Amino acid sequence: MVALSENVKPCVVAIGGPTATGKTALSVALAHRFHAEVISADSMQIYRGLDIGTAKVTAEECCGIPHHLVDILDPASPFSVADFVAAADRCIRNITAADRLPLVVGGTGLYITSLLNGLDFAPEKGSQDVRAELERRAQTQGRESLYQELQQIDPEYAAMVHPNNLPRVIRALELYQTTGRRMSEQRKEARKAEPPYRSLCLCLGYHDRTLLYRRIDERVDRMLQMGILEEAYRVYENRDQYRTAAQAIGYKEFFPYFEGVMSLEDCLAKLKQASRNYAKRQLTWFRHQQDAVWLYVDELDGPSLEQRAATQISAFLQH
RNA sequence: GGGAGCUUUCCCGAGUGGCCAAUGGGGACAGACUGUAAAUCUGCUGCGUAAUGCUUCGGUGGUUCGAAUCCACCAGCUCCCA
Repeated sequence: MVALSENVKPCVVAIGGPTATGKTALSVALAHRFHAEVISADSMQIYRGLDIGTAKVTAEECCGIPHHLVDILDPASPFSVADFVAAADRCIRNITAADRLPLVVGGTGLYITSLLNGLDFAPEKGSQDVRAELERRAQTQGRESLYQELQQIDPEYAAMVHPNNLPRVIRALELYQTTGRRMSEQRKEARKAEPPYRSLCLCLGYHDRTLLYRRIDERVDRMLQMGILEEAYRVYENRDQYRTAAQAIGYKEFFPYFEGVMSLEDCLAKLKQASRNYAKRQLTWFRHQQDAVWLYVDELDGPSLEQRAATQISAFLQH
């Protein structure tokens, strides 16, 4: 019975890993090989007009491979994990129905994990008003007071959130106020869901981290040559509307330059630093992704990266 | 040639006789993460399993019960006068 339902599940291949490991190039090559379509799992590439800073696939790089969930939103529109899981699930069903392989590619670990585990998010949308009110309270009464309230209503979740992590505290309170449900309950219920897909998760990494960091630095230099400044300035001008985009690495680092309080050189250094720190965080995330198969970019002897990935995917599809 | 100042742990930078392995920040490393996630947050950082333990604050020597902190000389850097 289990086997039967397993057969019905769509197959999904995901490619994760930190920035600048070559996920894009690899995914296009693999897509050709396996008749796949790419679903982007990237919280920033979803927005139109953020191209250079997000290292978005260019038309040439695509080579005709369809890329879903890229350029589908105006930078002023909000977007969330829940939106992503819903949208990506739709893509997966369509692609599977068309007898092609869905290839989920991106660096947003939360998106990939949530999708592959089939997390059930609360059906209610977040409430902007409630959140704003909670933020105001944090300002006036201090974040401790919010945390104390969380301890009252949901001690279990409060125990796993650090009092300083205000956004998490606020979200938990918001959930309770808008739905009456506790975050600890929500987590348990969401996790109960059986994975909706048969999935293989490949993660790209480097044995030698300094190599990764060097690649990141070089890529930032390239972005500058490609004109990231203009893009960043557009984000800067619209930073009040572009709430998510304004916090993307690659834009906010230039704000001090636009304000005339920091040199371009210093901002560039900050940007490189932020990118490296981000890569580190991604590494931490994907390292704890269950069942991930790691492929090392700097493993030079033996079969090529693409070949190694292809071998994994073939084996996965055989079953 | 003469004078003044500086030299601290990976970096910046506090520390001016014991409470100093040495505030703080950055980096590095490790970690968390269920609706803004490229966000947000946490831990850790001389050696040692540990100890009233060992080795550190440019170098060498001294003063002192005790020095990163005081003195002398040496080296390097900065500045001022020639």
